[in-house]
Amino acid sequence: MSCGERLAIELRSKGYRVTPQRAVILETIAHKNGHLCAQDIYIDARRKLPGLNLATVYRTVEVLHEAEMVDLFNDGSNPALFAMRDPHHPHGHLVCRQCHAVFDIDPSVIAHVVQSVALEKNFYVDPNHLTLFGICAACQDDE
Amino acid sequence: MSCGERLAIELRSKGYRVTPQRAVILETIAHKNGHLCAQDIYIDARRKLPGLNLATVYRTVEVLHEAEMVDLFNDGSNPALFAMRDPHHPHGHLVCRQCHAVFDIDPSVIAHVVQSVALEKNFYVDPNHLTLFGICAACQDDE
DNA sequence: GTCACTGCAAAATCTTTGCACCCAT
DNA sequence: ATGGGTGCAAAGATTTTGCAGTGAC
Repeated sequence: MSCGERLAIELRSKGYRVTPQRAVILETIAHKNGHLCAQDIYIDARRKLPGLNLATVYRTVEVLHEAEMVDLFNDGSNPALFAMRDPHHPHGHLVCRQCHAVFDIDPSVIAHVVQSVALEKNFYVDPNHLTLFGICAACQDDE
Repeated sequence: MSCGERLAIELRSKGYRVTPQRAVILETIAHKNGHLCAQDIYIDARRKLPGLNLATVYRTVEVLHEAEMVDLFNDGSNPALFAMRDPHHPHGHLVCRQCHAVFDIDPSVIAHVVQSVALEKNFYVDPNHLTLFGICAACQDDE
């Protein structure tokens, strides 16, 4: 069974209809490890499904996010970005405000943040694609 | 000396020109403790400076952000929000993805995050208006 | 067969830009 | 006086919505 089929089955098992559009968009997001905006998904998915509409991409990612299969976030400027959620390997981003480079945050640091906020405020911080802004090492040296 | 004058002087001391528009916008953001979008600032500042243009608001907040006097961030959906930076009392936000309520993060938790990321990645996390997303206590109980 | 989903087109929302004039320095 | 700042208008970018037809279940 292919990766795309598995995802489609997961989506159906959560009570959502699986249309060709949803299957292709899901596969597109899953296939790219990176983080895509609606346009990126649209351009890529259209190659497999030429009639696809951009509005459908927006409606689909909203559904996939509701189904907790896709995370949506942004890197400090539009457009919004989308990526597969990987519950077994949550990760976070450090975005440099100067050079806009993106680095990964160590899972242990994320776990600690999640835990301390939970203890203090009883607020569950979503560890998936948690994003922090600041200045990277290289840009710090430049000043 | 009023608060607005002090801010204007600070802006000038950083090498930026202080125009009536900039002074009024600065005062507007400083006066409201909350977090405003460009429209909010525009509507409010226009009462003191009727000819003010929305494009000027956008250009001004960009300048004020460059001058490190105003933070810009978003609450997970557009539009972008702006708020005065208070270097002596950095604070963060917890935004509930379900009910969209916003809670404050304790400065000690922020300090810890800043420190652990600095140690691990040599990346300086900006402690001002650091924003995390998740599910608040009330919404957790609802499920 | 039913009802959710889609394509299309249009609009709504948010933000940026070019240009001529103005004003803080 | 000069160069940066502003208003205006227009465009650009992103996202949402109404509606009629289609297809997953």
